[in-house]
Amino acid sequence: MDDQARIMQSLGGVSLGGHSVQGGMALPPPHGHDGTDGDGRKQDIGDILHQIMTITDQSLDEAQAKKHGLNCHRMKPALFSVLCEIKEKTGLSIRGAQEEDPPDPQLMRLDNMLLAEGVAGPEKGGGSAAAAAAAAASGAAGDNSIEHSDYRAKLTQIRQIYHTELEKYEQACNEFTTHVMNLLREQSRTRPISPKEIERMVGIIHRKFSSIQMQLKQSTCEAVMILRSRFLDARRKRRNFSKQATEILNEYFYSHLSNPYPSEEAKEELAKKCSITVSQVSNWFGNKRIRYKKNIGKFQEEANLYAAKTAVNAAHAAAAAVQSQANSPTTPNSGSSGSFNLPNSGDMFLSMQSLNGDSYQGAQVGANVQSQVDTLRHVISQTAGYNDALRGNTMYSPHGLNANGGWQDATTPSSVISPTEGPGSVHSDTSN
DNA sequence: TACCATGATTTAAC
DNA sequence: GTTAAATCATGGTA
Repeated sequence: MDDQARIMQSLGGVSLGGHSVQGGMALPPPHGHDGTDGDGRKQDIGDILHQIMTITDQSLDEAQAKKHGLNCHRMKPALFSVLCEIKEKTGLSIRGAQEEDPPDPQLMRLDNMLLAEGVAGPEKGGGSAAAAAAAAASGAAGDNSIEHSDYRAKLTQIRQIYHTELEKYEQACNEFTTHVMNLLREQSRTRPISPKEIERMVGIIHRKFSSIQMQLKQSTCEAVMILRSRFLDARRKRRNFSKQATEILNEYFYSHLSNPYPSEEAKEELAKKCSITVSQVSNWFGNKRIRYKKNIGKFQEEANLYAAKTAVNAAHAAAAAVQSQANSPTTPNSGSSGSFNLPNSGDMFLSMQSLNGDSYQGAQVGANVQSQVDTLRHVISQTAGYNDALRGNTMYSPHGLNANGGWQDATTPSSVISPTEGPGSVHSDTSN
């Protein structure tokens, strides 16, 4: 009622005399008057306004009847126009300034991000590009296929939820807008509501809904960020390799100590044997090389241990070969049964040299290792291949790290396919 | 909880 | 693209 009262007040200054009102509106002469009786016209309008003011105090039937009477009143259109104009010029003009809002930069950022992540916009594999980029950053795109597909699946889920919610919001917005428009149109028959105002109201509703939409976009972005960070964090998750895998890698490393650079084929073979990826093999060798070089002394015992292991394998291989020759003198040596057939690789002799008490890259060999050596010598001396093997030692020069900290034999193959290497053996890198 | 071992990542050089 | 080197981050253990 306050609004109405204000309008009434403002209308107090409106003179309908001379068929003109504030704002230059021309009105027809009121019914029953000849257009010269100004007091009479004022009284007429006052009556109408009074009726409007008191309409809510009456019963519904009375009010309906009154409403109908007012609607049919010949002054109604003119009064309605005046009220609309005044309303336009007062309250709404203040709000008018806010109408032409520039696009919200935050909303634009959110939109761009959702588009980049493949959540918004046309479906293109559920953000596989983003996942692929993340996977590529790990240096093992192919190895992350499980995480990759998991990421995609989760992103697709987010995308679906986002679109469902967006649809709901749009539907709700349209429904509400239509409802309000109908209501306002209906009310515009009794209240001073211009089409412009209805339009404005629709704009307000849309703005309200778009703020809800922004919240949806924001939470979707957050969900994507969380998913992304989890996915990326997962790449850093570390599991120690199995003991067996570490042994296999160490065996290869120490048996190729002069040139511990496995070829692609060797890496693949090692990866298969260790149930790890080729990238992990590369990582492992990279770490091993640098850590070995940094602290040879620390790794000496380990080196000796694996050298001893290798020697035992050699002994077994040699014994098997002798046995085989004894059984079938015409059969050539067909190779050892060891997994990598490492025993005859050149580095074994390097290891043996050190085990024999010679300097091994400056490190000292412990007494326990010496006893191992004695045992091994005994074992090996019982094989026919031992002397040949030792004679073969002349083929090798000292390997390992040079004065510059590089691997001495890093540019040449550390080993060649030995006579004992079988078809399943792993060859060392020949490209370095 | 501190410390060490170790797998993964990053950066720069080649 | 591979590697060395540095660094990060986590797992395992005393």
